[in-house]
Amino acid sequence: MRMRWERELRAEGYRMTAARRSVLRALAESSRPLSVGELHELARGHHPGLGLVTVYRTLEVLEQLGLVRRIHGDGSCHSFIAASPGHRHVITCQHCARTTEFDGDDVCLLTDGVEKRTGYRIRGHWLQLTGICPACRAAGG
Amino acid sequence: MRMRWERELRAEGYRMTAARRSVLRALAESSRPLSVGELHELARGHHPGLGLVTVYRTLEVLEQLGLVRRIHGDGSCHSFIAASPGHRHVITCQHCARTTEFDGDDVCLLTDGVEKRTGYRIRGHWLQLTGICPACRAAGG
DNA sequence: CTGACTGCAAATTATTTGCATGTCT
DNA sequence: AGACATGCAAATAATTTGCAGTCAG
Repeated sequence: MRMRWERELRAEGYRMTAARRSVLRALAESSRPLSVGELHELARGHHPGLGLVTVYRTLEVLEQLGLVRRIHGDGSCHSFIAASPGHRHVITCQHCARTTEFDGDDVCLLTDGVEKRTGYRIRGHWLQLTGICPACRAAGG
Repeated sequence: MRMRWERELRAEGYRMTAARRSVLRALAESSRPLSVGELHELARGHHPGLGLVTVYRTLEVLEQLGLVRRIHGDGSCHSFIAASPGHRHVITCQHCARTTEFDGDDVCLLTDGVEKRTGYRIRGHWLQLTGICPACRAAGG
């Protein structure tokens, strides 16, 4: 994953710096969405001098390139998680926050009906699920 | 709609004040999601002395009671629109921001499949569509 | 070398809290 | 009357910007 990111960043003319690498690494290592602050904290573990501002700027680039996905929580939409390529959606565990991607192709089943009923031409969608992940279910969720 | 809101607020022990009425009215009159600032601006038209803080506090109450829905835009999730009762979703026009609710019952079609594929037990979902509304389509969207 | 990147401090913006006063019921 | 609600000002939190020094390519 980090390899792919590095390739894509370079392809767009961005440079690979120690700071960026630390952010990428922290993202790659997390299985749950991270707030900007958390990400800063974690990435600091790999690159102590890292500034908060750089995290903001790195996220901006990554989001632009679609390498990172913004996750909408209850009241906030300020958490990020690594994104794999293609159009996919995520499901987040209510207990442990583990977040998994799934294919979203069959959203069309829905949108077709909604187009007819509302008269809108549908151009995009945002779908996010919450639930209990397999591990937490086993543990008695 | 304002009638229903007033009833529900009273039922929960909240009082009807001029300030609240102005916020409710502004929400009721808008067909597109409003940011806190916009809402303040508009509600001021009905109640000039209205303070921004009161808008925040009113929204908090309304959201709690499910009378208002938080809309997630591109980078922000800080816009609000009146919500009708029941579990519904919204579709927003990319041109004029007009926002319409639609029934979300058939989301189950999706979630069933995802449960099987991911192993998660699905407990909740959050779906938002974007597109072109009938009026904008007619105008050549 | 050179331009992109970084980190700091400061500026800006968004949101929350404390409190004296006003006003629904 | 009494509790809840309001608005102001001040406190916090979140995000952006300006800039001089640093580093990747």
